[in-house]
Amino acid sequence: MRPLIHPPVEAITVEGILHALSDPVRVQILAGIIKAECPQSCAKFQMVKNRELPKSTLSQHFKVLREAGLIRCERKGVELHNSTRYAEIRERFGPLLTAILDAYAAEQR
Amino acid sequence: MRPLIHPPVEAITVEGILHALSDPVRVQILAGIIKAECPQSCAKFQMVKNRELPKSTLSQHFKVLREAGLIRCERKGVELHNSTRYAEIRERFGPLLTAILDAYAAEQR
DNA sequence: TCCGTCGTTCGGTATTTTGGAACTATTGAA
DNA sequence: TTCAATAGTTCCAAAATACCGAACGACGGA
Repeated sequence: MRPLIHPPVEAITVEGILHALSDPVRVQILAGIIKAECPQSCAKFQMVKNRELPKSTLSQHFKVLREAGLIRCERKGVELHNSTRYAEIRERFGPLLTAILDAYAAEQR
Repeated sequence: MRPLIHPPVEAITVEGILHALSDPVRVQILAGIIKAECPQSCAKFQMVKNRELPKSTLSQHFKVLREAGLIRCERKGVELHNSTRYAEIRERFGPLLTAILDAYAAEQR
């Protein structure tokens, strides 16, 4: 199993972020990770929008989020611990991520 | 030729906006339309990033922007006049669009 | 009416996404 | 030390999406 790829902050792109967050499943995953106060396993998000996601699809979604620089993943025993890179992204891109998440949240209602 | 589709503001989605703007060509087109003080024809954007875009591709990009609710297109004689829906979107989604465009602009440097 | 221009649509190819099945890494228990 | 269970990844084929050349449609001007 090849090691997980995390881009350095300087390599994170707006294009990558927008692409990653143009999928509602990934938005929901990211929002869940941000809301939680401790790192979350992937399996926590198998059920999204009343639908069971196949494991391979879920794994792909995490890969996209990871390679866009939105989350950080560390092996902890048998599972992965996913945490947000919110702070780094805010430092580099200002209010971008906040605006996106707020807009999605506002849309829900 | 079927009529051009413009979603009503209420039908505009964050997902659609992010998808449309996750392509740098479309971002450049939108930025150009916003910057100009009068409506722009599609042909104005045939040259993007030192590259000649095929007409059919350009047309697709405009369609995506239009159906995401980001621009409005009106026939004016033989050409289309494209203008931004910035104001409507800000009304509905707050700083989202501004944050995206700013982030792209900041990334350029 | 004919021509030139601007843009759309069609259809084939290329790229991306999806998801089932097989696989890997790690833990805990026998 | 082996075995089974769990969490994720990888492989690969099928479905969906993007790309772009060529044909087409709509309009204005000569």
